[in-house]
Amino acid sequence: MKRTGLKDLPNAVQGNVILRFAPNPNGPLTLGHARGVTINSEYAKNYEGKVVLRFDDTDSKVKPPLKEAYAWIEEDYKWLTGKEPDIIVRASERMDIYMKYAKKMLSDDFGYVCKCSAENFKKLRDSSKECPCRIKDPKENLSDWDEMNNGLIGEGMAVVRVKTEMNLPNPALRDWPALRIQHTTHPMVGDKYKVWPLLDFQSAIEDYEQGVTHIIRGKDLMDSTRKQTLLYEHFGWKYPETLYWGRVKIHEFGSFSTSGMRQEIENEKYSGWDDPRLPTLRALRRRGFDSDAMRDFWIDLGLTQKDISVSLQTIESFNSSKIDSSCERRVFVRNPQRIRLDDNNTQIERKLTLNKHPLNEIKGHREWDLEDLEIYIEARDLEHSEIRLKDFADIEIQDSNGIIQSIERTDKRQIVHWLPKSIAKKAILTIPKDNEIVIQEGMMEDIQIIKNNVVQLERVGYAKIESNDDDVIKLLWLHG
RNA sequence: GCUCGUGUAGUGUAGUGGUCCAUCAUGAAGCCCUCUCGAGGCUUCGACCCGGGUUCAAAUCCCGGCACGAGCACCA
Repeated sequence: MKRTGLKDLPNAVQGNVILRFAPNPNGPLTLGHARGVTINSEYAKNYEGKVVLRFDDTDSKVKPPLKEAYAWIEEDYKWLTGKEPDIIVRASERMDIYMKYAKKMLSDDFGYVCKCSAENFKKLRDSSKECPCRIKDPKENLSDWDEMNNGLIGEGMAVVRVKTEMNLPNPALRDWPALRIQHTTHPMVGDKYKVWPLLDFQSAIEDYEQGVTHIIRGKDLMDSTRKQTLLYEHFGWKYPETLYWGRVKIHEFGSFSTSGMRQEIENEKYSGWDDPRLPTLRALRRRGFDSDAMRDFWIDLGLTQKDISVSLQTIESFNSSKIDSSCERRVFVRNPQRIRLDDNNTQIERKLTLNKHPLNEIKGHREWDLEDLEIYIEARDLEHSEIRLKDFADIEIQDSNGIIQSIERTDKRQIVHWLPKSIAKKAILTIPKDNEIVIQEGMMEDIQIIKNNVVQLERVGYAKIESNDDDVIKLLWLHG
């Protein structure tokens, strides 16, 4: 029996589930983040629980937060889930809480201020030896703590460590660092703090404060779980249920990073965060991807620890099935070739009425005027000498003339899309392809061209109407 | 090197000892229908990493190997 949707969460009580999604606000959300947003919000929905959107902005040096990114992320979250997060917290605004627990850690003697250099400590740690700072009493540690906070100790000169065991089998867990000194200015709170918590500490404390019941995170954070569990034991807290997902790679986008994109945008390699070549949610939204389709895709992948590599095609397939019934049809002729129709003494209608959608899922029609018998056809369709103009007539091509053979369909010849010159308007289709932009010029039927609508260009694919000015329609490629 | 994790068709995914000569989606090939290369319908292709063991019975449990990935940052 095929299960639909996500697996059950372990030890979850209906109505009492709290999850969290914790991005670094150094850029807008990407396709990768979409998995986290979708999985967490979907579980929250299933269990009538809550999602905490938490900004992990405790590093202003290596991954400096971007002031605008907070709002972008909230916007992206809302687009994808259709609702606001239940709770929003910014780590940088909750520093006093983390400081309080850090101090408690020192006064209760399960943490200490370590002044060893990183290299030195690593050496000791790798040979399971305690560092000399470890034996200091709480009083001395608290006075060192004050010096750290007063700025008397420079960056890199001291950290606060959590006491674990130096003979733990996994070296990564031995007396791990919880807070360090950063004198850089934080974009949101300025120079208020000299000491900042590291992710493992901040996240652990905040999960406790928010009453998080289930953590779903990348499996690269498995050691974080173990470190944080040791911290929780010191505090006497129970660690949340934790689930993991593996790494996801989308073929078409290769590997990318938010900071890398930020750099490329500054270098003007990309036009902005919504450049259609980028894997950001705003770029995909701009192109016309449907948020429900995107959620369906991630839910279908589910929650597994396998590292996977999927094709954009799969997402596109989910998207097509979501949007097809609501996309009106329009004709876009690429490399247009002008053909003059010869009525060949047959009686032809000079007005055509076409459905907006072949199955009439969208009511309404398009009226085509064929008065002057001049039409456009794609160059490549001229390779056949006998073709059928879709919804109109069988013709035979002779030079640049199209001789009408029959109004009724008489055989299985190729059906092509075409366009009366009288209703044709110049159009430009922008296609993101292999990290480049390809421009395809053509003629499009100038009927009800509404900005921001996604239409299906018959025999071409789906595209978003980005603008419709006096002389040209601008289209942005979605997918085939 | 140490620690941890994962291995089911091309790509994803279901399956937790028999109901599995293994599910569904996507993909590819082909057919039908529709006056789109779209939608719908149908057919075909195609997988349990390897080797042992436990058991009447293993994709499912155990052990070993192999492969891949991650962590071992005063990043998140």
